[in-house]
Amino acid sequence: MERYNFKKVEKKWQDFWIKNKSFKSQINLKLKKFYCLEMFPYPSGKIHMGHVRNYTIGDVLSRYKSMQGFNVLHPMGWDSFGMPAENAARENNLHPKEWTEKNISVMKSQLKSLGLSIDWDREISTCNEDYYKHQQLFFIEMYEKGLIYRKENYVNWDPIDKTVLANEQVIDGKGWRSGAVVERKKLNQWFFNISKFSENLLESLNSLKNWPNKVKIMQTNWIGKSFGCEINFKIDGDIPINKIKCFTTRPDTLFGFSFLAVSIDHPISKFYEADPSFIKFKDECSRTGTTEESIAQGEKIGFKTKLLATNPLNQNEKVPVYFANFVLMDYGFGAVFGCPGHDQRDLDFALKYNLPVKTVVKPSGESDNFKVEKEAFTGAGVIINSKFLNDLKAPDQSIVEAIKIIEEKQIGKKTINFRLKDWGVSRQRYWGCPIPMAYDKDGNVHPIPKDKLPIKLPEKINLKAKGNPLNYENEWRKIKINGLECLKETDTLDTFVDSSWYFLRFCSPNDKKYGFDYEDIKYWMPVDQYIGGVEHAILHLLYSRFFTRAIAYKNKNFSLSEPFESLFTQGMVCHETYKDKNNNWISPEEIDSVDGKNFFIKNQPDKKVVVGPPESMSKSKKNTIDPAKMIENYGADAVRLFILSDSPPEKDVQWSEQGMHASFKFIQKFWLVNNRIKEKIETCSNDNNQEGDLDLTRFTNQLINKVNFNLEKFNYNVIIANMHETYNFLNKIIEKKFNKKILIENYSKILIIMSPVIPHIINECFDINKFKILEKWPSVNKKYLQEETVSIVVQINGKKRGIVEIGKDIEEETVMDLISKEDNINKHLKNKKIKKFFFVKNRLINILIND
RNA sequence: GGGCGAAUGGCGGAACUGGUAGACGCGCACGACUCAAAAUCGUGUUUCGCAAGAAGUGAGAGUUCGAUUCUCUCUUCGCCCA
Repeated sequence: MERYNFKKVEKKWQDFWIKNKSFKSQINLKLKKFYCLEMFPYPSGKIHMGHVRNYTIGDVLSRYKSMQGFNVLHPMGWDSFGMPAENAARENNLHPKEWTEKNISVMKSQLKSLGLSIDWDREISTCNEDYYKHQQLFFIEMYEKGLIYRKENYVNWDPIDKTVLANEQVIDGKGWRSGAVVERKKLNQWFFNISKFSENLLESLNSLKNWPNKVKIMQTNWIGKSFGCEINFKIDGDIPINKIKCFTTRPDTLFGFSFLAVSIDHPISKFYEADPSFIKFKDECSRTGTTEESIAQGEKIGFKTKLLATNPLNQNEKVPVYFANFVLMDYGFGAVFGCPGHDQRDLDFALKYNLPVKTVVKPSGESDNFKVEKEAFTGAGVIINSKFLNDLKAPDQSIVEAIKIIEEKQIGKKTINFRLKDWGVSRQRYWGCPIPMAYDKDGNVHPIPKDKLPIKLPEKINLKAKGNPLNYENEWRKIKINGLECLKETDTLDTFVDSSWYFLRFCSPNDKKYGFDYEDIKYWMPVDQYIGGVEHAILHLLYSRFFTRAIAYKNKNFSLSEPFESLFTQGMVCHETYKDKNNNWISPEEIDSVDGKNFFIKNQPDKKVVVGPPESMSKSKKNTIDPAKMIENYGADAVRLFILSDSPPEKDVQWSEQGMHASFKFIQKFWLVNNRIKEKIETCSNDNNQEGDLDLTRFTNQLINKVNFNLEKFNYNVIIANMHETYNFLNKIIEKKFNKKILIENYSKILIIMSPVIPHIINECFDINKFKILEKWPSVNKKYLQEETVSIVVQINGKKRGIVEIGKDIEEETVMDLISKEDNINKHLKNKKIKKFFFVKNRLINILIND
């Protein structure tokens, strides 16, 4: 018997699928569609295990759905604009385009070697002119619809990448890609008016029934709707300002007012620009960081003005006005009223500057003498020391009442505030989609006329230039619009724009006129199942939801608002980490072990290696495993099997060489059992009622039932367990005699059940057994799901005392009769009085007795 | 600090609407084959106990005839936001 030759077989079927265009998708109005999409990769060089996991999950689903009779769309493309290409180009003197195309060709062949059921005819690449030209047209259309504007703004400036980052791209005060500490800088930027849809983006989350709750909560927090009111505070002092507007979510604590704090970027700051101590203060603020997080954690500092603000509910009370580092111009109106008793930040500030702390909310049950001292009371309670607001329940009742009074007195009004800000999309980079805008010599903005699109990136470029290389392309920049000499915008679009509509492009990848065809969208959209990493829970998903709305806005042909019907977020692939005694990371390939417990550097047994906890695979920790090598050593089926086997897909999985090996062994073992079955089929008879027939039929139907359930619930690790059970079962039962037809029928169903996970070997099994390739997913014959006898658990006082095999559906009296004859149960019942018993048909009986 | 989630053998993990806890895999042990090893195959493997039996799903309480599953409190860990 020949060992299973995965190299030969996998190549054979991959070629077969390509030659037959097995995964080609076309609109067929008679068939229900299923659009399965995995987040497309950035072509960084070669695929990593995260891709293997992501795409294997999607592939299992796609193959299952198409066998179920759905018309499946399962495309793949490349998120191919972005900075690494530019950096690599600078280092290797290779044009970003060449670098990108080279990577794509490597990664494409690697994906093909995994045997994915992808319709490669729909392949797209965002850096391709055929893609981004449509994006430019969308940009112009959105500009015309008023969804895009330009403004000067403070931006998060990444000093390493020399580009602007969106708030979402600043993580822990650092650039999400470069890791550099982000600076503040004022720049003219293009913005997408995403905040116009804040309410709708938030509200519609409710309709996304098949999204993980976690992701919806993250988006909800990100959009950050808060309900409160704006209040005008009367100001007296040495500058020509008579009021400052604040936003607050706690107007009910207004009697606890003890200072007013404004952002250093607040319009009134212009009156202090000449003041050296204010300049000094501003410097100090920029050093402490400007992100919400660094402000929350860092020291609260203030700059006292000579201004006094009047409490609108108590005209006699006047409090000082400060510039403070913890107030952001972006939020509300860049001014907050300080209530130290009930806000920890305000309390820290008040204690530092010796400002009064007034307690206006007490925990319910406390006396009216309750006083806030070192810790602000922010919980629910009852209002005190607040005249007409006293005794109201805080915060629900008191806020509503406070707003009512504030509106009556005309000192402010109810307001809804969102944390979500407009999306700045300008990037000072070469390798991105050019923004189709131009400026005349007076600086007026002119959209590029549609007939002059696309604006192509210049091919020859000096990437060694500082800042944006496009700034130096004087010839390229020139354009004539309506007879006016103009210069093109040199900023390019954030690459998150590219990925905000690629799922639409996959529906019409070859449409020359427009980004998509409405008929295609109508059939294929929305994506039925979107699969990707949870790290995109906010950025990419929110942008895509916005972009879809932006296209639908003022567009009667396009009614879609939610692009992704169901979302599945898979966990990361982890691996143990290794370090030598000098704390240098060591890759798994460099180490060796004799006993599997103690590790040392290969061929150097004296150099011990310390094993660290499993962490997500990353180049910096050197704990990556190269999928290409695994496919080379074990075959695609084994790799697919392993990546699914050890953990549920939504959780992190730990890569283990032993587990990989076990999956490889499974493939080999399955091949052997298949050959035994093949011989059996050749020799078995056509007589009915052979000894193995019923067991096999039952097993098959139960298997289909289990796998259906586990597929629908994404319990893919359990499916692998089911496949192992199947092997164990087949390996035992094959000794028995079968009716030929029954054996073929059941075994081919079993093969189909296994085919989504390990398609190559299963196709080969079909082939060598000369089975007609069944493309239909088998259905369950419920008749075979239940055995004729069932095991009934007998509990006495809730403790398991025995199991009896009895006929199905037997009623309680008969069961009592039967079990009273069982010795081991009888002995517990002897001389005891039965008080009561509980009977669950076909499951259990619990007898309560007196002790 | 807030939100969300998790905690089950030596390890990864199963367990339908509350009804036999530990499926399946790894590891380990023993056995077969072999001069030997690897590979392969077979048997066993929650803990304590020779056994009968007892205990057992992070800790503690509660609901229930019955809780890994539901409720409350706590501990630890993870993720997200601050």
